[in-house]
Amino acid sequence: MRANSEIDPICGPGGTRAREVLDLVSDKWSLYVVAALGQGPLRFSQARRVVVGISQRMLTVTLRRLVRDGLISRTVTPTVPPQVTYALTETGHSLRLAVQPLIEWAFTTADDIAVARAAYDAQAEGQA
Amino acid sequence: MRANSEIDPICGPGGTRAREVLDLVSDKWSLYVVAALGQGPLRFSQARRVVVGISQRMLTVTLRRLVRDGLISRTVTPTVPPQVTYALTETGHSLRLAVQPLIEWAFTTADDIAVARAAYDAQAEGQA
DNA sequence: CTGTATCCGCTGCGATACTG
DNA sequence: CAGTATCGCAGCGGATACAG
Repeated sequence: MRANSEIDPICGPGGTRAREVLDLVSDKWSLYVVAALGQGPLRFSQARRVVVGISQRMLTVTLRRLVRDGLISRTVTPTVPPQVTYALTETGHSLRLAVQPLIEWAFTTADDIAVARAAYDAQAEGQA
Repeated sequence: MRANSEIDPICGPGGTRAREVLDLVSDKWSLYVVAALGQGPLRFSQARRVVVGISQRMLTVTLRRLVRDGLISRTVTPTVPPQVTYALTETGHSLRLAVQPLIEWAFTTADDIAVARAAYDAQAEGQA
């Protein structure tokens, strides 16, 4: 049963923080960076190549945010030239695991969604 | 633009479409709407109450996009006043299942992340 | 190599008002 | 009740230039 006063479990009491965390996922690049690091530690320039399409700025911003949230670690090797390595923390790894089903879903469902979109657009076109 | 087919599983060959699908998830509200509908069909005004904080405009936009992608169905009952009911399709339900681990992760990890953030900010403050 | 800083266009989104 | 239309601002994010 669902009363009018019932609230979304995601947004419910105690769920505010969870919501903030989910907002982290809603960042377009966060998931990609985490997925990229899931294969092993990466240096800045490597990550830039692996996460295709990301700008330097967004990589910096995304990495810092993930470090701040304790999802990835940042290790500086004081050599010349300097070398910075990013790696998933344990928490970050748990995120990767939690996200894995979603990734797979995206792959297996991509076709269906493309079809649905085409059908919808075609119909919309017809009655426009 | 993206001629580079790299190691990244998300962006790899054939992954372009999956990426578009994942972008769907990166919409802040989509997940919440799907989660809300996961408990059963909702009418427009109900959804608006359940998904706390969403504006009418964003609810409309989000719903339509989800309908377009075949994740939810839109059923109009021609009564007065008119009545529109939204429900998860089978595909939409599969998304909900795929997202479930992520939701749970968000809940269980929210505290850790809050702590990590506080620590990071405190340290940043110190060396500012 | 690994960033930081600035400018700035584009769009996401809320607020508001109106329709069927 | 269930939307659509329009305006306006804030912030994302790309391009570029500079620094350690």
